[in-house]
Amino acid sequence: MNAANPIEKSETSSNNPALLLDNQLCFALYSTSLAMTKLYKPLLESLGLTYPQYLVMLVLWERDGLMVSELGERLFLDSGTLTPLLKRLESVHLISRIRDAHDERRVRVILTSNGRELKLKAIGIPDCILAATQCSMNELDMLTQSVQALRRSIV
Amino acid sequence: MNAANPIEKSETSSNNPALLLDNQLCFALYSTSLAMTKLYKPLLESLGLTYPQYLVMLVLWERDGLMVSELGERLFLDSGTLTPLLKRLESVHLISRIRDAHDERRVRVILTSNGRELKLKAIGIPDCILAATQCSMNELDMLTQSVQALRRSIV
DNA sequence: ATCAAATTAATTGTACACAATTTAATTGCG
DNA sequence: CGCAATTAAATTGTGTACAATTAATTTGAT
Repeated sequence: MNAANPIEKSETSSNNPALLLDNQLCFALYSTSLAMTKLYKPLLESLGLTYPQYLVMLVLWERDGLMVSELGERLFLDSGTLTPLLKRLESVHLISRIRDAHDERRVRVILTSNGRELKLKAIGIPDCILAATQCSMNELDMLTQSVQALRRSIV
Repeated sequence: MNAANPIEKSETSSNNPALLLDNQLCFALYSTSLAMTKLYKPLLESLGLTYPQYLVMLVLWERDGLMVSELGERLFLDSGTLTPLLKRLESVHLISRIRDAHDERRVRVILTSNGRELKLKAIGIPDCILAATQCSMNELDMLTQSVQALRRSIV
């Protein structure tokens, strides 16, 4: 290749480093997120929850009685994802969906007593996940902060 | 609450910090991965690709002619995900799927000339994404390394 | 008071993810 | 050689994601 003409070898035939899979932050996030979800799977199976359902329960355990839209803002999900998911949680009696009397457009999501009690079974999960990662709590907390900062810079 | 009896306030009624949504690394990864994918969406639409399809193309642009199983190892995806995705890429003439003559169980995935040429249109994407994040390339590279290290520790 | 604009969920249609199963082909052991 | 075990991809069924649309309700400007 001629150093005087760096364009001679086109970007197509070269392996542009920016297009290499292992240099892609998005793929790192994507594949690691899926891998983490698989770590949760056996733990959540004993609660009868999928991972997105678990996220909804986490939000409701923090603050019960949110509207679907508030749940969506918290989880960055829309009604197209949440409506069927919430119907499944309702069908297994973990939540109730109640149309608001003052504004019939809105639906309030309430934990049933089953739903509240399920939190007891979830308490051990974070420690199991921490152990499975073989990382220190501090390492994981730092990474959580960095990833959240990235999210804030793009949403 | 009685300091002599720290069990009095149960973990259920308290907000166990480990169960708070914003302390969950997995949720940070999950929500940030989805947010990043939405960043790519308008860019990829002009190439006629979804994000997972783009990942397959990145792998093939690095090394053409991989088997479905090799693509799956690279992307951490199985044939249940890849087979229909590859059929869609084949239907728009970006790849060919060719059953291996020496081992009829295997299917080799080959870029068409269209598929090879599409790389030209993808070259600008990484810079667009970098600009959208408002982060330095170095910051993002460090984060990529950390997230990959986490993935390696759990898969 | 009225009605257009806005808001909230639900619905529709497409495309993943992935566990579990099936089908087809290949390997390797006795 | 013969056939059980293994391997590779495809298939099936469930559950997300999400854009786009729809339906129902509420708001707000006149």
